[in-house]
Amino acid sequence: MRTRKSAKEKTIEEIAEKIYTAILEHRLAPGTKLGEDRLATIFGASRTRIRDVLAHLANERVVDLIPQRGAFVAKPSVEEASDVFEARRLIEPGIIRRLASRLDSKMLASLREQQRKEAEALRLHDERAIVRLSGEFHNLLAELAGNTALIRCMRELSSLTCLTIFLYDAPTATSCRAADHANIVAAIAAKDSAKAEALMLQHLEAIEKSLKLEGARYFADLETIFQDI
Amino acid sequence: MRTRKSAKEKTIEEIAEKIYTAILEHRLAPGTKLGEDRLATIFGASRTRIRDVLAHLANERVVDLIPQRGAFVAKPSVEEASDVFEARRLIEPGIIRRLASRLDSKMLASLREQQRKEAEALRLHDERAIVRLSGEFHNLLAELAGNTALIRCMRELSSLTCLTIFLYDAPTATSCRAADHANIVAAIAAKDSAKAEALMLQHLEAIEKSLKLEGARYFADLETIFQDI
DNA sequence: GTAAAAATAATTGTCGACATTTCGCGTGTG
DNA sequence: CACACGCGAAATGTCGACAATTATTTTTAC
Repeated sequence: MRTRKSAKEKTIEEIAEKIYTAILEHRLAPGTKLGEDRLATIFGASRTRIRDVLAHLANERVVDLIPQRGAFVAKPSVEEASDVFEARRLIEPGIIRRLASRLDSKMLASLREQQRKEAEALRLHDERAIVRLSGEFHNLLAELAGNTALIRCMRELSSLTCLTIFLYDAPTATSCRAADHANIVAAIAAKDSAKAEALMLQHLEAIEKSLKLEGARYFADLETIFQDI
Repeated sequence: MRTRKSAKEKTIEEIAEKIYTAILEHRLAPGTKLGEDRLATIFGASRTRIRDVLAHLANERVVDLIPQRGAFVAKPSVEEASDVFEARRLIEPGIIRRLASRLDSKMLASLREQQRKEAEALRLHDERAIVRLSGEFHNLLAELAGNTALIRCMRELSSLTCLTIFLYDAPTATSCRAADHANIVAAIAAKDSAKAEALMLQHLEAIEKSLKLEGARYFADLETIFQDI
């Protein structure tokens, strides 16, 4: 009964977290306008607070903040999407290498727990949770690896990946990824860093190739296309 | 005569840029308190704007924003410092690879111009500009490489490196880096990506090794040390 | 004389209101 | 009938003031 009250949440971080997960679960579609007054009444907060929240989300790149226009759910372009994947191919093998070298039983338990959640979401066919948890898996790897700089990078990259999947992905691709995560965890648990890194690269390439980046371009960049003609 | 007026700057980005370079040039030492009222009167702006500026700088990790306490110039810990270097060793070779594969004459001209600035600062023994420009060099590589995600990562990493150098570096180490940059540019210009990547790794390792991470710990964490005793 | 405690001063967090800009709609004109 | 101009409404940017918390100083007790 406590958490049922959708309004009257207090902390800035609570509000930010709610909008954040709403975006990552595709309850808020990319491009959606996030009006300040509207959010203020919804969360029972003042516009000042909402403004802080939106600024925070903008810095995590899940919303675009356009001057004199307002805040919109981020809508990564095709170029940004492939940039994100390229960055992930650089960073994530390094994260895995670091994690494998300092893995302990506590970390392994975290990974198992994460896998349990993913399996549960998959069992329930909860598409929204599946994609969100899939991103959280990669964040968890970074957090367990323990490099603060890489943690921040990964958080941003996985958020953008999440948005990209909703924008450009064929819905069939979501299901085939669960096994990938399990294989990666197995290789990490076996301290076989090389194998885990290779699996991660395959995983990332598989996701990127499953995206329909060409066809979607027509709709996404419509205005910029005609800008040049 | 226009830019001489130190007060009455208008835009948020202008103010942020000024504080940003002041921090990167070590005019503001790590740990310095950045009071809102004070900055507001200095820049002739309202506290609301200064608040936005500080939030922006906090998201670039050059200031720490402590609740109910205010803003302070960031003071990277030893762990954060080595995390930053580890992240750079992952990312920067990738940036170079990408840059080398799409280098054109315009990009090369940018690199030459940057080298000219660095040489000039070195000639004038402008220590502050040397370190700042040294960081900008790495940012420029990322920008020319063109990956938006990596550009943001690099900007944060180079800022933190800049602060780390001021906190932990022996002053002798600043001079030996100019040649490193020239060699890297030469290898990139020759499209020898492998050599440029290797030089970059050596460069990063040389910087990290020149840091006095152990001794400095005594002074940096003095209060936290006695907290436990 | 020292140390704890209370009062004071200063700083940050929050709010509501005003100013400015943008967007939607209606009207007018060619 | 189509297009453009202009007006009105709504949203964002900015400010000053009040509330709440923290830091400092003074007072008081031992």
